[in-house]
Amino acid sequence: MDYAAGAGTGARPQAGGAGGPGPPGLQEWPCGADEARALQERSAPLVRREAIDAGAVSLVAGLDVAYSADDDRLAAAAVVLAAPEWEVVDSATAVSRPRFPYVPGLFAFREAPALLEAVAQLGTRPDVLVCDGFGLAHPRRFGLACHVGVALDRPVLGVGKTPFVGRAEEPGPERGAWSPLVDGGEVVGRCLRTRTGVKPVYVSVGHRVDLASAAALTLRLAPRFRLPEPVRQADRLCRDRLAGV
DNA sequence: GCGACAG
DNA sequence: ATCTTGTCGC
Repeated sequence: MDYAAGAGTGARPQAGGAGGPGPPGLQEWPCGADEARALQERSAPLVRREAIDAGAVSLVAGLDVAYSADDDRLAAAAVVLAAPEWEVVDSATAVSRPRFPYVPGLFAFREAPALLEAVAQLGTRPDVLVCDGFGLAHPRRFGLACHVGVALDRPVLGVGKTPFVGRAEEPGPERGAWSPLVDGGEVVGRCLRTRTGVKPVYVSVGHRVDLASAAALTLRLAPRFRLPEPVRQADRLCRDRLAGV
């Protein structure tokens, strides 16, 4: 589960595991922004779109990260929910320090290591994982959800709260209404209304799902609130973890 | 060149 | 992301 295609092009493999410079399972780790962007460009072709039956999905993990206000700690959470009521059946957290500065477009290098660490600690194997962020709706078509999906080689989708790249027309006011998110002439995601009369969310493919499946599942995961339930639960858990709760 | 820019 | 409580509306 390399991040990059063509390992052996000169980048030096890093030791994974807790305390290591890179996240578990990564063969390469960028030293700077330019190297990180190059890594994303090389990795983008690894993303696969696969149709899944959103109605048949029974275990979904939500992933999110929270940052400490007073020190440089960061907490990642992975929470697994079960259909049809989406009750929490498993969860794990990982606390660490950011291994990369925040740069729009390079978000994954900050959050993915801790998220993968949390996922690795789960005692459950979710059918699909949902990231708080984007997948293909990214300048280089390799956002956080793609990083996580390719690293795990599991179905992952991203749900963002604000648009990052692309443009979408305002969807109809009803829950379920949507419009394509278009960037550079291609559809990179979907603007989806999960609650009638409430600001829409932005869904995109991370890995091993297709856009229609990702949107259908997102709608099913958000029967009552704007954000999918797994993401809400993960958001709450990582925040509590930092607060010492 | 300038502004915008996931969390 | 985080600094930040209550309040208005459905």
